[in-house]
Amino acid sequence: MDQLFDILKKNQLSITDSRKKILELFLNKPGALAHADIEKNTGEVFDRVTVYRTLQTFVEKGIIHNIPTTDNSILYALCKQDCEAGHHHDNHVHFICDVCNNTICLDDVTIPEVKLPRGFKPKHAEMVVSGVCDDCK
Amino acid sequence: MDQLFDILKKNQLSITDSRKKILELFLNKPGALAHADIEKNTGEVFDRVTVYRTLQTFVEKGIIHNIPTTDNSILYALCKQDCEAGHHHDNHVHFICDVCNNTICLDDVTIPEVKLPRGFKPKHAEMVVSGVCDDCK
DNA sequence: AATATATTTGCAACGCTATTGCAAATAGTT
DNA sequence: AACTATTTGCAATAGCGTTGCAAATATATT
Repeated sequence: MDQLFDILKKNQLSITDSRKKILELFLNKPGALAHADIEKNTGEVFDRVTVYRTLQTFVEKGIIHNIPTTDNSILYALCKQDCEAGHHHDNHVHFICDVCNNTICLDDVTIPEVKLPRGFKPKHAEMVVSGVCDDCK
Repeated sequence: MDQLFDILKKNQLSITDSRKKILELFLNKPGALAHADIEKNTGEVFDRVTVYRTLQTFVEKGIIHNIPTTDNSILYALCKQDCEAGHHHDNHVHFICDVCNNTICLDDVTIPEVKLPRGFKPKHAEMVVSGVCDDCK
């Protein structure tokens, strides 16, 4: 279980209870976590503010990335590929299950290139597919 | 300019000042509008609540759809293809310009199909590409 | 055109989410 | 063990979005 320490050390973050606990949540769940999920699992131990700040530093360091949503909530997921600080390259498709409402990172499904109209220069792409996941069907 | 009336009539919505004004905003701007944008252009005329409710009914009726974002804001854009109430088929790519920060519907760029892992059944897909748009380069 | 009915609007209040400053607590360093 | 830097928790604050209800407006009816 030093994967946890490794990740924090590698990113020059001091080892604190909240960071350990929150990072553990991500390591144990393959899918994405909504902010509410995280708070539900830590809210009685840590302050809300701490959760916000921890997630913020994780994103800045490139440990987690956030997933675009249509409702105005924020989803976070572990960056499987090594992301540098500030430079995420999470070019995989995200899947939201309409039944269980979980969001899953399809790490093996790469976002396809698309031909854009003349003059448009792409830099980054996000793709979210919704439907029914493997567990629910 | 009865396109405006047509749209409202077709969706069995009564013609009111706020609906006319907000729908006009969408018709005049090809790209997407953030909630903040809309409120900025109407805030002094209509109440905040009215803006929320108007957008809500427009989405329900299938006049506009919302675009997923990574920050927790909501972007709305006109449905170019005819969408039925509740059933949006806005299967085109959205482009967010990093420079001017506008979001543009690339109506001619269709979201490509992707091969999902065994067991996953796709129903809907969203794709957002960011970079530099035609006007800014 | 005037009235009646249904819908929509604005106001006020509320709840929830997210952020900030600062002092206390904790982690890493010597 | 003591020092320094970082992190945490508390309190306060700001912003976003929603709800109930009465007033205003739109459509339907006569």
